[in-house]
Amino acid sequence: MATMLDVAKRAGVSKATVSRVLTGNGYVSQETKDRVFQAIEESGYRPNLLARSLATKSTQTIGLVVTNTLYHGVYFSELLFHAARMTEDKGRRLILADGKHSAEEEREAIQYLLDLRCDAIIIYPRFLSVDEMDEIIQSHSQPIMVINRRLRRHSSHCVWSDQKASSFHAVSELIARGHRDIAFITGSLDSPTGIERLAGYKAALSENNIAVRDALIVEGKWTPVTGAAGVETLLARKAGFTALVASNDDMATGAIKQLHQRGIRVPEQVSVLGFDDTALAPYLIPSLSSVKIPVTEMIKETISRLIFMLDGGEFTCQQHFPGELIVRDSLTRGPHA
Amino acid sequence: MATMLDVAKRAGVSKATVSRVLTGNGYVSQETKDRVFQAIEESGYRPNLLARSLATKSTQTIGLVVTNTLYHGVYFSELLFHAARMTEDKGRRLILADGKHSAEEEREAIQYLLDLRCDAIIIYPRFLSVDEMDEIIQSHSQPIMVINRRLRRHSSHCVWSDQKASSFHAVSELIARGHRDIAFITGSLDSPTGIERLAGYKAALSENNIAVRDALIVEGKWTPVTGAAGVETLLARKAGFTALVASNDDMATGAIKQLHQRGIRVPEQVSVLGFDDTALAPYLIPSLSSVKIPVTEMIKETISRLIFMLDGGEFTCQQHFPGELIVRDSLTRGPHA
DNA sequence: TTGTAGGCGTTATCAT
DNA sequence: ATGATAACGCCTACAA
Repeated sequence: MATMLDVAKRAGVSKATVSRVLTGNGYVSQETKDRVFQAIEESGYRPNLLARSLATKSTQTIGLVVTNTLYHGVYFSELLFHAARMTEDKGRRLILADGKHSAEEEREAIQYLLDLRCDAIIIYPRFLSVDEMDEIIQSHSQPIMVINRRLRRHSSHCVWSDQKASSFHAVSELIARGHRDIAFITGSLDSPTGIERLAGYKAALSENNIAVRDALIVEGKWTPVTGAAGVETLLARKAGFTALVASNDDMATGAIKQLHQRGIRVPEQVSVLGFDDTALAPYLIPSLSSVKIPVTEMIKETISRLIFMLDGGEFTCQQHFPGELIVRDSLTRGPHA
Repeated sequence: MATMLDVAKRAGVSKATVSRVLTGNGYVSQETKDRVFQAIEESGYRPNLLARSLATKSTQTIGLVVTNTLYHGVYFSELLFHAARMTEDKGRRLILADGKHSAEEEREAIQYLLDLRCDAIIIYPRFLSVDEMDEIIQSHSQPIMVINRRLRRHSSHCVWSDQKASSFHAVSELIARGHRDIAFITGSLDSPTGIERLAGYKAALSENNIAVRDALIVEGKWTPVTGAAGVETLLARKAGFTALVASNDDMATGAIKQLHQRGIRVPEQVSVLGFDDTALAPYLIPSLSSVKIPVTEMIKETISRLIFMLDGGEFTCQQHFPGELIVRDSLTRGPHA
């Protein structure tokens, strides 16, 4: 590939001059400018970003590591688009590395982006503990932000949605509509999100003096199949319920299908509520009600903070975003209404 | 950050020696090796990949640019996971850049990865023309592969799934089951995939001496809403149909919902077929039949070829993968069976 | 087995 | 307005 030296020779100037016209630093006559541009054109020269970054000690790059488990959801497209767009609006580039399916792989991805000397890092984790991430932030000079987790120590370096509060709010709504026997199909309980949504459910029941019954809780794995299986388990336990909350829309979808299969009508006999508001789910019959997480706002806040820090700013306040309860046909009044 | 020189000083050796123990090239006594490792440990040294790549003229990196429009689909998770995994198995790293929502942005993303000196590039395009990509491959020394397009000139530098053939096959199956009046909701017709699926539909009708009726074709935009709207349009035209093909599962989902809304039963009155086999769609009632594109095989073949080329190999043969027709409850026999 | 020195392609600080 | 030249952090002959 043509280098800056090639261009310089062809234009009959020194490397320094070429560098000047490229970076815009320093004076250079219009005439030589033209010659340089022509030489660039002719030689097909392209700057070597590695060399440039090495010299300037800055890559103008933000690294993003996202757990592979997120790509299934609706959120990823939005997240990545806005992240890339905002980063570029600020004159930088977004680089993405896959967090794959384990803590070790998430760790490696972060380390790689760090070794690549990204100016800043965003982590959308699945397996890494908050303590480890606090540790990572502590031990690196680059600005690092975490999405979807609430950090203990670096509370201004994370943006999260309060899953427990959202779940609490949604279940409270069911109770307000007269439901007392509310079943819950959890997500994987090794996932903080899964744990929090369950906690919100329990809290809402307690708050309303309704006993938490283990027979009404069944563990799923986020997939439609496990949602359907969850319904089977609940029915086998013969613990009657008039409402069913699934920890995400995929499981809610599987659950609805299985209810139909068993001749149980939604929402006439059972109201159903999911999480995440996936595009497809509302097209089920009946349209699924859901709690939507505001990813767009979250990622925008994240990038803003990062850019601010890169410019030398300091954040002290923390920020989180509430989930939005979207009520559709799948919710009706319960027997105690 | 600690540099190699810091480590060298601390260990009481030269930079060269540190480099030797890090790269594994050249002999180093066990004793100094230990000292170096200890110095690395103590200083928290991390190699600067920019400097290393600049010196070795190789980044050990494969760049992937994916159109943002793909993230909605089921395919992305699979694609990225296998791409990252295979790349790492071969001792390299995958870097992803967003192609966003236009040809210009796809172009920029590619150029960026090239400027970053990725050893090879994979393009999963949406807006770039095949001619332009042929051009790009032509004018760069790095191996470049294109997924999901059939290139004209560099036919061995692409891996595609024959959308037209898959569509042809699927529609033929409907005809074989006795359907004659088959409606089609297209995807965006500025998308090659959308165009080809429509072409396959028309070809299958012609092949079976069934007239192509414009009244049975309506254009959608890939979303559930447009699928539902498509059904409305078809019903308004009063062109009766016993089968409906939608160019993807999202539209099929919307279509089924709308059919139900209008009191038309699926599959008793209308058989429905989609494309892409999304995880959620089969959980609709009735379970949606679909044509599944074998992305995993496609990306694996792509990476294989790239690695092979990086090792100096040359490919001459082209390769494509057939879509797989998955028949579920939404398909029944038609009136002419 | 280890050290010296030159080079990778830039930027940036001096002079001129 | 332009040209040397020294970094940037690493690798790699070539010497010793």
